[in-house]
Amino acid sequence: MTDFRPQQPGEIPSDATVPKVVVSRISLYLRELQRLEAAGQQTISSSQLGTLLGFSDAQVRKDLGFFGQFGYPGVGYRCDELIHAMRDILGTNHAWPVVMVGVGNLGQALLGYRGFGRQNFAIEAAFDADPAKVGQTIQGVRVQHIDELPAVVKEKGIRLGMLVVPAQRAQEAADRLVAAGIEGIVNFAPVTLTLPPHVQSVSVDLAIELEQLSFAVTSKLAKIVP
Amino acid sequence: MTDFRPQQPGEIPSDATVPKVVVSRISLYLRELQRLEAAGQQTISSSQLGTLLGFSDAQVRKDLGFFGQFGYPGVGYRCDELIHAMRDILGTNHAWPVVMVGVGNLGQALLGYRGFGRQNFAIEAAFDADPAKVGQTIQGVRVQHIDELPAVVKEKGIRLGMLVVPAQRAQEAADRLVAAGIEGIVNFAPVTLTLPPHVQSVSVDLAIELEQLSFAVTSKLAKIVP
DNA sequence: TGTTGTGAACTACTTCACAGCA
DNA sequence: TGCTGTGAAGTAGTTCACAACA
Repeated sequence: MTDFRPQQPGEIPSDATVPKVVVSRISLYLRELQRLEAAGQQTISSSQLGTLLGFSDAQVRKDLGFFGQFGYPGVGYRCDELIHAMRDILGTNHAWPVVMVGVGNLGQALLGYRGFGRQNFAIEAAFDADPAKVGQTIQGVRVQHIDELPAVVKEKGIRLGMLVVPAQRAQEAADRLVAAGIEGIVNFAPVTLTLPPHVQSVSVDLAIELEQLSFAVTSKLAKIVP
Repeated sequence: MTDFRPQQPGEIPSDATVPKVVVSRISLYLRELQRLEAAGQQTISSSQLGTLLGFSDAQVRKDLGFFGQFGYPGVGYRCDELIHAMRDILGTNHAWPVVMVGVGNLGQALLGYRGFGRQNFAIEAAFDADPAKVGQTIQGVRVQHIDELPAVVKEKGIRLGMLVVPAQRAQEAADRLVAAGIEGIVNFAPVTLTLPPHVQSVSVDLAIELEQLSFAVTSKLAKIVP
C-alpha cells in the first residue's frame, strides 16, 4: 500500500458541519461496500456506487469529500480502505454496547435481529418495568428491572439506548435513559421526545412509513420530489 | 361551520410538486394533532404546533400551504378539521389493507403492532416461503404460502406491502410483490431494492439508525445540521 | 483513458416579514 | 390584537464541469 490518504483516518476537518443527510448516505455507502467486498470486488468508482444506490456520482464524491480524500484518480476507491474509513467516520470500528428499554413484542424481535451485530452494535442489557418480564432471558439477554438501568449503564460504559415502550410511557422512559447518562436514543414510540441538547435521538415511526406510501400511491398529481 | 376552506378537501393544486420532507412532517403534525384532540384541545396555532415538534411556525404554515388553506386568521387551526384534512392529504381517511411478506421474528412483532391500526392500516394477509410457518395463525393473521400472494392481492385490492425478509431474499420477494401488482413497499431489509418507477418504496434500516447516533455521539467536532 | 476532488452554478428548502383578515 | 398565508430573501444541498492526476 502506497499512501493511506485520509491523513488522520476518521478525523474531520475541525470547522466541518456535516448535514444529517450526508451521514445517512455514508451508512448506505458502507452497507453497499460491505456487500461488494463480500462479493470479491476490490475497487469501485463513484458512479458505480452511486448507480447501485440511486445517487449521482458527484453526490458520492461530495459526500466523501466532507471527511477527507479516499480515492485514486483514474481508479476509484479501494473497497477495503473505504469501508475502514467509513466505519471510522461513523465510529463503528469499535463495538458499541447498547441498552434496550421495553421488552414487549417489538423489543423482543429487535433483541433477535442480527443486523445490529453486523454493524458492530450489541444489545448488552434489556430493561422493563413489568415484574412478569424481569428475570426472563430472551434471545440470550436477561431482562432486568428498569431501576437497575443507571448502575448497568455506568458499569458497562454504555452510551446508546433503544426505546421500545408504548407511546404514553416513552417520555418518562427517555428521562430515565437521560438520567442514567445515555447520550443517544433510538426512539420507536410514535411521540416527539423532549430531550436536553446534549442527548441525540433518531425516531423510527412504523406507521409514518406507511403513511408516506399511502400519500405517494394516492396522489396521482403530486410527484414526490426525492 | 361557516366555510370549509380547503375547497376540494385533499385535492392538490395540479401543478404542485411536494417535497418528500414536507409529507413526512404532515405525518408528524397529524400524530401530534391526534394527541391534542384526544386531550380535548379544540384549536392550535402554527407556533404552538411547531414548538411541540421542534419546527418553526413559518414551516408549519408553509407545509400546510402546499395543500390548501386550513386556518382561521387570529384563531389558528381547528384540530378536528385539520386532522381530517391531513388524513385526506395522506389518503388515510379510508382504511388501507396491507400484505406482509416474511413472518420471522420481526414480521411477527409487526403483526402485533397496534400503531398501524391507529393510522388506518390493517395487515390483511401474511406470507412466507417456509412450509413450517404456512398455516400458523399469528396475532390473528393466518400465514399463507408466498405463491398465493398474487391471488390475495388481486382479490382484496391490496396496494401496499411490507417486506420483512432477510437481506439476501429481499430483491426476489420485492419482485414478487411487484408482479402481484403492489404499488408501494415498506422495506425492512438492509438493501436497496431495484423497482420499476411506478412502484414506490420507503426503507427502514434499524442498524443505520444506530449508526447515525454513533456518529453524532462520537464526533465532538462535527455538528449534525438537522 | 478514466476517475477523483472541488469551486461555481444551480436548485430546493427554510425563514423572514408583512398585508390582510377575524 | 393575534394569527394566517405568502411573496421575497436567505440558506442549504445538489449538480455541473473541469483541472489534476494515475
